[in-house]
Amino acid sequence: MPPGDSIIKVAIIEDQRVLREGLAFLLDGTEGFRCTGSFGSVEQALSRISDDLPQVALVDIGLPGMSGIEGIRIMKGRWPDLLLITLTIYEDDEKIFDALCAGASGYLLKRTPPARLVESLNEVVNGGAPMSPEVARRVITLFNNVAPPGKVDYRLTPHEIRLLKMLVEGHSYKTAAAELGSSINTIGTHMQSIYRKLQVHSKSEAVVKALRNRLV
Amino acid sequence: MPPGDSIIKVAIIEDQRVLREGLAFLLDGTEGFRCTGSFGSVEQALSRISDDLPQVALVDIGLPGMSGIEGIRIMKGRWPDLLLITLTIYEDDEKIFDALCAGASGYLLKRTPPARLVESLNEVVNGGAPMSPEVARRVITLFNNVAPPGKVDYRLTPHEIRLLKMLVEGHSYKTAAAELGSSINTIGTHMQSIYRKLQVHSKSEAVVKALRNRLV
DNA sequence: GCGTCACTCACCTAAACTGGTGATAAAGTG
DNA sequence: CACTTTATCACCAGTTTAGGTGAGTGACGC
Repeated sequence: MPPGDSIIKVAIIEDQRVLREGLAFLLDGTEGFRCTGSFGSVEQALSRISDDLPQVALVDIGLPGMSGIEGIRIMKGRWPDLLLITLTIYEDDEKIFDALCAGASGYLLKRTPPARLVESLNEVVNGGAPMSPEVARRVITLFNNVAPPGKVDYRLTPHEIRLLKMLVEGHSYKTAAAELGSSINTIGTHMQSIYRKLQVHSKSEAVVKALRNRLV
Repeated sequence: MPPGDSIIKVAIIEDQRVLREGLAFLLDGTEGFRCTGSFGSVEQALSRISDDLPQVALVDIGLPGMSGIEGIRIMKGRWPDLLLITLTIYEDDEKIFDALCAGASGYLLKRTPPARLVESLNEVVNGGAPMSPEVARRVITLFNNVAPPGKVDYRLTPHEIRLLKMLVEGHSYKTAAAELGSSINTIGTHMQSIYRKLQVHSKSEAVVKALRNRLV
């Protein structure tokens, strides 16, 4: 199954003994794979994984001591070629986002069947990025939210956009007026115009809409 | 193969006649699938796809006339439940990013083998997000790059986070107080606490910091 | 029993919001 | 051409909302 080169070496970082040993057993019993180490914590892994450095490490997130995400960040820094795959029960956006940002090359849920797990290990060493379907959908949804469909044109004047930017940067009416060289009352009028165009009714709402719609 | 419900209806938007007809032939010849239409351009698809609206559309990017990415944006806006999968030769970051932002639920390369293509269609209607391995890796790499997650812990209490969320949603002190069942004055004090922890001095600044640091 | 923390409230000041008015210049109309 | 319309920027006064300070209670840990 491994294309050309011999054997895929894999390490496991997982605190539940049963699962950890089960995974090691699975890998050692599968043609083309070998488990080079199984560790109950990131700390253990950091001190002993380099005894026989694998190509891939399966990393749980909810670990005692240092979290798997922190572990991924450290290991990716120390061994840049080591491929890290999270194997976890968490499927919320935040964990997924943090793990991928920390340097994970894949994100699998623990309910992944063994056959698919083995397939995923093959995939990752061949330049892929295995993700459980639910995770993949969430990753893509993150993108969908980044750019709301067909950005709307609120027809703000340049002056209004400049003022809006200043509000986002934390200015009050007073400081904005000083910087723009006009009176507080004038700022108020411009704000009214901005509120009307953005269909909001407060400075905070305007700021939220400006950030979410990339107006600034 | 389709779990529970009967048949997966698929449309094809692809300008090369051979590939378009080949795909239609493949789908109609596969148990559980039916091709509801095959179109040579986005313009054609827009005018006729709703004659028999499918669950999924396979969309090429490099089309004559309107690009597939623009088509995805329009179709996603017009039929939000329609699942759109790009089927293209392009595997550069920009195309991938734009397609996903436009509303694609999957991104496949044209060299995807037919069996995998059929599998992907199943995956997408079951809430997944099929991507060719190379594409998945690039998507994940995008995350790795936008990575400096300064991830500070501001130690906000759950109550404070809830209040902060309400501000982002546009609440005033008054409406927030009503919804949280406390007085305006109490809200004011909580805000002071939030300001101290976030090191800001106004509602708008707090909202900006909350959005930028993904606190909400 | 002492300190810390989360939550509560009242009071007063500062800032933001609303409605009304007007000047100017560019674009469209008889 | 003169006339209206529209868009932009400007100002004030009055009301509403937000911000700053001080103070109190109950829960938890040491």
